[in-house]
Amino acid sequence: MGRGTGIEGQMELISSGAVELIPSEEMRSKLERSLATGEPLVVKLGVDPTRPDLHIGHAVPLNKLRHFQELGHQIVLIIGDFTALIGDPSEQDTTRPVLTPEEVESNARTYVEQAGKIIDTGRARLARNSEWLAPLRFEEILQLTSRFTVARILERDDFSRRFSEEKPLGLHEFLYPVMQAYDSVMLRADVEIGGTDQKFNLLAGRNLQRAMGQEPQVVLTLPLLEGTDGVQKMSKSLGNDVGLTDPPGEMFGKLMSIPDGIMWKYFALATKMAPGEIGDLERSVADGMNPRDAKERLAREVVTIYHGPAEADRAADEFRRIFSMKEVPEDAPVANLPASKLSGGTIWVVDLLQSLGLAPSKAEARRVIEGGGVSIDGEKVTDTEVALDRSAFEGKVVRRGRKTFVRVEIDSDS
RNA sequence: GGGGGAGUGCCCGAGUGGUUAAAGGGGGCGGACUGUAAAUCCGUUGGCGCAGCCUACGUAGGUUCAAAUCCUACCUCCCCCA
Repeated sequence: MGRGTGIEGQMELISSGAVELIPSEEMRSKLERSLATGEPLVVKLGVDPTRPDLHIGHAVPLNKLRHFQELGHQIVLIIGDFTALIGDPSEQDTTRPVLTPEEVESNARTYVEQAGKIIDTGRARLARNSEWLAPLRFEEILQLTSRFTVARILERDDFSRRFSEEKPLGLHEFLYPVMQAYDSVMLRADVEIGGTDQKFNLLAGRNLQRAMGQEPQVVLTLPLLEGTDGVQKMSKSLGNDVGLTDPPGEMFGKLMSIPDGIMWKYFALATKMAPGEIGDLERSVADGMNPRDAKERLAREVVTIYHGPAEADRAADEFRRIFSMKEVPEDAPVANLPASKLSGGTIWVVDLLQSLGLAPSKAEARRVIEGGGVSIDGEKVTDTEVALDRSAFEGKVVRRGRKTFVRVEIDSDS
């Protein structure tokens, strides 16, 4: 690809997977101008460095950023370090600890590192919004805020909802859209990308730019990716996420477990495949191809992004062996059992499961055994009372349920 | 500032003195079936080496042989009035 791509081609790639492009005519005219002058567009994505655990949902806007990069435009990743130090209003969770600058720093590094697997961070511009937000004087803040009206701010869905529900709504929270908008002004952004939940903030950027005499940015919103349950928004706390740093096997497995119906959304938002290619695959499935095979392709594509093709192949093979042929996995994660847990060279099964982290409590361990969910090297454990000799499990694979297994090593120290 | 209502297990929600670790549903977990999909069915769902004991119905006290259920104070949320 590159700068040679025509306007229509650019528009097609840019709008693929997007929910809204506001307004698309402006997108087109900006592209035309860029093509004529050779001046790349400035495309902005703001990221929130408040959490270290990134998942493939966070990667969705990065993929869109990559499209712009492929088209030769200047992409900018804004690390919202200033914002993070204060807290984000769209996160309505209960009190959460205020992050220290060190934590924000470390999260930001993680983010950029992970982002590097999707975009070319070498060619991207990285900036922190504390650069221009921290030095603002109160007087300047007043000037900025005077560009917004309360009525307008209250248009934001979650604000108006919280207001009408009489939930607390801090005055400072009104300033987040302002800050984000100011980022766009400082960058003279042509385009800003974000999830549909960011629409208001993105539009605030347009308004502030216009108020300050700049050409307003185009706003591009992307769908929020549901988690592996296919229903709720992906999030670590709901346990339905596919983490960017998940080991290949786990990542592969999680992707194979998503409902068929949501597979195409994953293809569009979480892989680097071209829209046309995805369409072909979807037609094949409609014509009778086993959806399972399409999903395997999905899992491979995603694992390849984060771990490379060799690991993706390995994960696919392992997956087939374990789940299709029901063999004992080869590369099960190792769990250490402290030797002190053994008495007379044996250990109670229930205790073993708990010690290996396969059950949070002894009661749970019993239940799972009674339910027929535990096996050692493929042999089902049925008795909850047996004391096992170390030879019965040392170096072997203990499995709990279909998806969880560990290889036992006995840890001699202590 | 005044008046009224509500806080139950991961979530929703029954329960108004004992037989309640607490109905029912959702979700989770385990099993069957399968493609680690969907749908369906079955089991299970506080902890403890567990025929027993401990913890639990907003928080802290109190009444009682006995409390999620009654009383007091406090906290939080909701509704009406100012």
